[in-house]
Amino acid sequence: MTHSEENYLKVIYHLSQQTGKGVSTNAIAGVMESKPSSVTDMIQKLADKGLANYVKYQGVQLTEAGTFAALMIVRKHRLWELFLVEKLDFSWDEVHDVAEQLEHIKSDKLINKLDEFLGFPTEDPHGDPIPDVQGNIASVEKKLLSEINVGKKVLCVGVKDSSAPFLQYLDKQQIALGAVIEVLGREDFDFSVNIKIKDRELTVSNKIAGNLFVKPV
Amino acid sequence: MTHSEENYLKVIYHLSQQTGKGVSTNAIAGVMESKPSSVTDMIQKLADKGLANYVKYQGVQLTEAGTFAALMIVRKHRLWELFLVEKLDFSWDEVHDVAEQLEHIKSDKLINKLDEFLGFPTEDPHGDPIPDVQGNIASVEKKLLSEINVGKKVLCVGVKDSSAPFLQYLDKQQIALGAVIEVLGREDFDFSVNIKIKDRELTVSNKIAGNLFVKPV
DNA sequence: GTTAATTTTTAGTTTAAACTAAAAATGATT
DNA sequence: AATCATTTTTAGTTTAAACTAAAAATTAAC
Repeated sequence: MTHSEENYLKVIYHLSQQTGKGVSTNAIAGVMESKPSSVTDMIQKLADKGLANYVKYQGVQLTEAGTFAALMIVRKHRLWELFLVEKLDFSWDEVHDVAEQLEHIKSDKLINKLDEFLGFPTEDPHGDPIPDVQGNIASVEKKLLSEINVGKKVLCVGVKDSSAPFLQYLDKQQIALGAVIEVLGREDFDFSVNIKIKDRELTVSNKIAGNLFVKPV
Repeated sequence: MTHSEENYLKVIYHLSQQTGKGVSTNAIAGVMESKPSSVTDMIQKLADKGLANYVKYQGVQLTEAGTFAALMIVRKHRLWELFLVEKLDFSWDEVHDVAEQLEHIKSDKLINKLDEFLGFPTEDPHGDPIPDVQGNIASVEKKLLSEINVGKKVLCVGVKDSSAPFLQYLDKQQIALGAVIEVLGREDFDFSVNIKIKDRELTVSNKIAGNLFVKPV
């Protein structure tokens, strides 16, 4: 399995956690900051390998084998993040890029020994559950954008208020499902939130942030 | 810098440690188990990047920048090997493949924190010196094949006896500079050594082994 | 229920890193 | 010094993963 295949599996896994149904080509391209045509190529390849079910124009879903593979990557990512924070004294905002690299190291022995070294933890530094060696994982609650700590990067996964005016607002601000939002800051005065989305910075009110479901990336 | 470029730098560094002069295309291809034409491609690329000096038909030498880059890869490799043995309870023969992957993780902070976590060690589990953050490294003594422990893999780097009969023997057995030799076993009776070289197994006498300089891979 | 907009796919191109096969340069032998 | 063997390079091919541009299918709008 290549690094690229693993990255796709992970992204499809995360996106399908929320939507439930098949994941769209565009959503994947959005998260991976790549082009839809590249995504089509790869999901066809994953389908050929039996890791995903794919019907043209109807998105992808991971097979059991694909889901397990994705869970093992999530497991590695989160164990490495915890290692970096607990043992090497990294701060929580520094771990992601390094863990993105470490998650691709291929060695069952390594990851299981690391798991043991860390005392078989169940949560990573961001509070996300760590899958065990069999792929069992505690279910995660989605959170509201208003509850996310400054500095964190999250995935936009749903809305609490699904009224037209709210959805139109999101549309206008180009805040879409599957978009990555980085929380840059929060005003003490009115709890409005300063965010970065697709390299644009903008401020949303506490009311907006309180109606947007997000999930750690 | 790509994984492949890093692998080439490391191999050229190790080979040039002994030969002193420019490293031959064939020697590199031998160690990397690839083809000379592939090597030519890559060393031209390294030369273009200012990491190596290369004159057609006369081998490569690393520049100062190339040597430093190579030392940083060796540093990472050896620190990870020590981590695996000391902290994760790996045995010495299990660490190499995993360290080969870990050495390519890009993060200065990571490797320096790991160095600190391990207590700024000066030697890896095989007794090889670990370069410090500035690229300083203690010089290594080359060893005789007769002194190498069973199971170890070494690089053929020189001869003690350079007489014609000995060199002819090495030639006939296809034992060349830059070849990788795995020590499979040693007879208690006459201390002859069973080795594996390029997927061939053969036995060499203690006298032969006592005249062949090798270096840990 | 057509037309328009969006999404997705297809077809063909690019880059990195390997390869094979053939040509060129070097070094060794007589 | 000329030939032969070896080493090295060149030229062209392959594969994976991205891309662009254009075509096709789906979804939305009127």
